Amino acid sequence: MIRLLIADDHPIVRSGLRAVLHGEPDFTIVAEAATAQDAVRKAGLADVVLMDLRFGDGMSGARATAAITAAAHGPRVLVLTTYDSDADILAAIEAGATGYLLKDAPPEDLAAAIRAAARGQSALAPAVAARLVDRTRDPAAALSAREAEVLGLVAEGLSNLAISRRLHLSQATVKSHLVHVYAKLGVDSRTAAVAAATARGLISGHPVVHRNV
Amino acid sequence: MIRLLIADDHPIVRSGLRAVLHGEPDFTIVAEAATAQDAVRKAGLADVVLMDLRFGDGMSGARATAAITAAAHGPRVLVLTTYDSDADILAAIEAGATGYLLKDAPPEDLAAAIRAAARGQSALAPAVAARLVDRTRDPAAALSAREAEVLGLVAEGLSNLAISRRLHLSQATVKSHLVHVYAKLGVDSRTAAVAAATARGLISGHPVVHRNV
DNA sequence: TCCCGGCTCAACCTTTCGATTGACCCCGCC
DNA sequence: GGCGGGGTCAATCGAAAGGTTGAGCCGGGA
Repeated sequence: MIRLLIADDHPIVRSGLRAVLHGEPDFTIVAEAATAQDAVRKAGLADVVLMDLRFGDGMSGARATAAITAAAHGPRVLVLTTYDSDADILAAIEAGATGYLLKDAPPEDLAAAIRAAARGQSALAPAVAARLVDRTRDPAAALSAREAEVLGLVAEGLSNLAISRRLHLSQATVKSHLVHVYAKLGVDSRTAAVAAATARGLISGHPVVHRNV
Repeated sequence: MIRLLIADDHPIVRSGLRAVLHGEPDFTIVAEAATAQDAVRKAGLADVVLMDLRFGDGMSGARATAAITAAAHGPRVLVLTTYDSDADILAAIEAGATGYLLKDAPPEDLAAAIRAAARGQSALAPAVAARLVDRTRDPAAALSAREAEVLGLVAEGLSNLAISRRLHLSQATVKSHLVHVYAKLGVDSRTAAVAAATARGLISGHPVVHRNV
């Protein structure tokens, strides 16, 4: 019997998972969590945690995943989310997720992935797996950590001068990084780079919590 | 008895909605649709359509909504989505949606909104309603159609020259629009404008279907 | 060991962008 | 009819960004 924890902030999704998994005789849902913090708290109860990546409030699913997998003998974490952006995928895998499934997966795949995760086997959605092999096959297209950091600040609207100050660099260095970024992305301006990076999911295109001014 | 059509590309969400709505005696789910096209086809069967805005494939929920509400004596459309960005909200309302609910809404609210929609009454999630009143209270902050159009192209990485050609304008006009955009958003560069607009959901921050190069 | 790649910086030049001023047309509203 | 706002365009100027060349440092892999 595989004990499951459902961590998702949407009641409808939790209901859907309950309904979909109810028919499987070897699954038992031992707890649900509507926040990432709650998921970390209840993780000990389960063998496999079904983890969403984005929660309405502060803590991200990736951080919760890291907290859960850091513990010895902790449960496996199967990420189950809507998004297949590179930034999300990498964050989840680095956080120690055992598998990564998209919410549009058919129920059979979900059950299979849960059983695989329970055995400690990695289970990746085909789209996610494709992204990863692309990345490893052509590492040249991947931005270095520093380049991604600079690009992230560009995406926030900072000028080169502001970025240089933020990172304690000279403007020359910032420009240098950006030249490399442009070359790797095949663009020739900062806004085009941001657009390309957002489209490819290289930067975490979003969690800006917006208050309506 | 209110006849419902569930239009969502995620099997899990459809299961969740079925489960949540099953307990309501005055609801009957007459059909489900996994694509926007399918939703348009089956719309005639229902009194109220629960419509997601983003589908995996081409057609958007907003366009499907427009197609459905364009028909005489068509069903009401209650948008039920994850996103509360201005661009999504406006697109749905302009398309003729009767209500707009977020997927993190509690099931009671969902049932209430469906009954309201069936009666032809508008039902808006509090967060969505707040966005709308903010917009009407301070129309100065809202971008004009042309300004939003220009900003959208800026977000795609086009230069002023490229934008002027795309819209059959002079560069001077493009600059003029951008000056107004910057003033309204309180920024002073194109990338900052894109960041601000994305954060506030003024531009449709994304459905770029990306193939991994 | 040497070489490569990432990270850092400098100087210089060209292009683009942003800011300002001023102008005209058209439409809807008072 | 006047007035305001949106949309269009022009000219100018300074600032920022982009492109190029060149160079030094450091760490890891061949």
